[in-house]
Amino acid sequence: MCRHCETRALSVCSPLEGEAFYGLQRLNHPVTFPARAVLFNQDSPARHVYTIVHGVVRLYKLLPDGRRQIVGFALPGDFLGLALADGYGFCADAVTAVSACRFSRDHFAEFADQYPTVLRRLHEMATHELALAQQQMVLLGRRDAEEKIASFLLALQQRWGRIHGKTSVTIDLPMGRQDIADFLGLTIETVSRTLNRMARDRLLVIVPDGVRVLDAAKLDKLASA
Amino acid sequence: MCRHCETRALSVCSPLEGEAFYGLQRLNHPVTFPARAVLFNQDSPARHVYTIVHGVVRLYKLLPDGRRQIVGFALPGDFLGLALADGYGFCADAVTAVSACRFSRDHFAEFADQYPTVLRRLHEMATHELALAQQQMVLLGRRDAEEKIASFLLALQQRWGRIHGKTSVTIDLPMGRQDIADFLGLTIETVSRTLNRMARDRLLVIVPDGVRVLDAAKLDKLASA
DNA sequence: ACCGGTCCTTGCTATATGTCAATGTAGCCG
DNA sequence: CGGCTACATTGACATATAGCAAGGACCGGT
Repeated sequence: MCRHCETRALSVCSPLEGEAFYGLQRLNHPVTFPARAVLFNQDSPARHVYTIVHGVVRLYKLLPDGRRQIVGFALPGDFLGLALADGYGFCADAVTAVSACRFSRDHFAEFADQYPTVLRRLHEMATHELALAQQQMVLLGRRDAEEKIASFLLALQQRWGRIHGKTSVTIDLPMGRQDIADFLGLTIETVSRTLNRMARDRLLVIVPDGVRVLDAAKLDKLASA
Repeated sequence: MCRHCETRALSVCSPLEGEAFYGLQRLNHPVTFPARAVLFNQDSPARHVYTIVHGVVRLYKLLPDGRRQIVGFALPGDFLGLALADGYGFCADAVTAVSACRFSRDHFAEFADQYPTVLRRLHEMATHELALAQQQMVLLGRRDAEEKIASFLLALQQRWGRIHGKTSVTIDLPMGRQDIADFLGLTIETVSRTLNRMARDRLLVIVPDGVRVLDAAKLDKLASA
C-alpha cells in the first residue's frame, strides 16, 4: 500500500495528504516488468504515466539508422510521462526487473487539474528534469571521455544515495557498458577502456554490476573540471 | 501594451483573459538590453523571470576552465525562469538588442498559484523545453558535424517561421560562429568549414547574418538521418 | 561439468574533429 | 579614406575517439 511505500518521499505523491492521497491511490494500477520488457516506445500514444518504485528503466531515442541516445535512466521515485502530452517522445524499457505505479494519463491529468498542489509538484519535477538535461548537454558537448565517466558515476552515486538514505562508496551499475556508452555519447570500447584505466590508476575498483570508489577526490576533480 | 503584443500568441500569457490578463500586465516591467548585455548569470539568485519580446538571448553554462556550452537560444515568446526556483542554473546574455517583459519572480509565482491555467501553461512550456533538450542530447551525443549544422539550421528556420507566421528560405543567424559551435558541441573552425562546404555543394548560400537554403530536401535528409 | 550465448576487454588502425597559426573580410570610427 | 577591431575562413598538423577484430569472462541451461 502507498501508505508505507518506501519511495513515496521521492515521488509525485510526496506532498499529498488525506483526500488527495487516497484519490490518487484509487487511480493507481501497480504493475511489474521483467528485465528487458518494453514500457512504451517513441511513437506509441501516451496512454499511461508511471512512477517507478523498484528497478531501473532506460529512456532513449533512436535515429533511423539505429544510432541510440539514452536520454536518462529512471530510478525509484522517478516519474514517466511528465508532459501529460499525447506522445512520450522516447522509448522506455526495463534494465532490471521493475515495479511501478501506473495511472491512466487522462485520469491523472484530470486529477492534477483538480489538485493544483499535484500540478505544482509535477512542474517542479519537470524543471528538475530540465536542469539535469541541460547539465547533460554540457557533458555531451564539452567534456572528454574521462570527465564523462567520472561525472556519470558520481551523479549515480548521489541518486542512489538519495534513494537509500545513505551514500555508499560502492556504486551499483545495473546497466551494461553499451547503455553507459549510449548515455554519454561514447562507444562501448571507450567506456570499457576508460573504466579500466581508472581502475589501473587506483581511482576505483570494478566489481560485478558496479564500481567501488577508491579516490573520491580525484574523481570529483575530473567530474567538475 | 500587452493587448496588441505581437508575440502574445507564443508566450505564457496566450491563454489569459480578462481579470487574469490585466493582473499579469500590472506585474509587467518592460525592459530593454543592448547587444552583449548580461541578463543574469549562473550563480546569481533568480530575482526575475522574463518573456522575450524582441531579439535573441543566448543561454549557456560555463565550465571552470572556460569551456562553454550554450543550452539554448531564447527567441521572441520564450520564457526565462521556468523553474521558478532560487537560481537560474545558467547564464543569459543578449545576442542582439533585446526587449522583454520582466516580472518579479515572487510576484509571478504568486500569480501562478492563483491562476492554475498559468501554472498549466508554464508546465506545458517546461515540458516542451524538456523535449527540445532531449532532442539536443541526441544531436550532441550521436550526430556528426554535418548533421548537427543541418538540424540546427532547419530547427531555427521553423522557430522563426512560427514567430513570423511564415517560413522563409532565408534563415537569419544573428549569433556568431562561435555561438553556433558552442551550441552544437563543435569548434568554430568546424562550423565554418562545414557551412562553407555546404555552400560549395550548393545546399545553401551564405549571406550576411544568415544563410539561404537552396536544397531543402538534402538538408532535411542530413538533419533527420 | 559443459556448452552456448552475451557481455566485456584489449590491441591495432582509421578518421573526424580539434588545435594552431596565418590570412582574409567587413563594419565602424576617427 | 584608412586603419582598427572583431569575426570568419583556410591550411597544415595533432589527437581523442571510433571502428574492427580477436579473445576472454561470466552466466544460465541442460
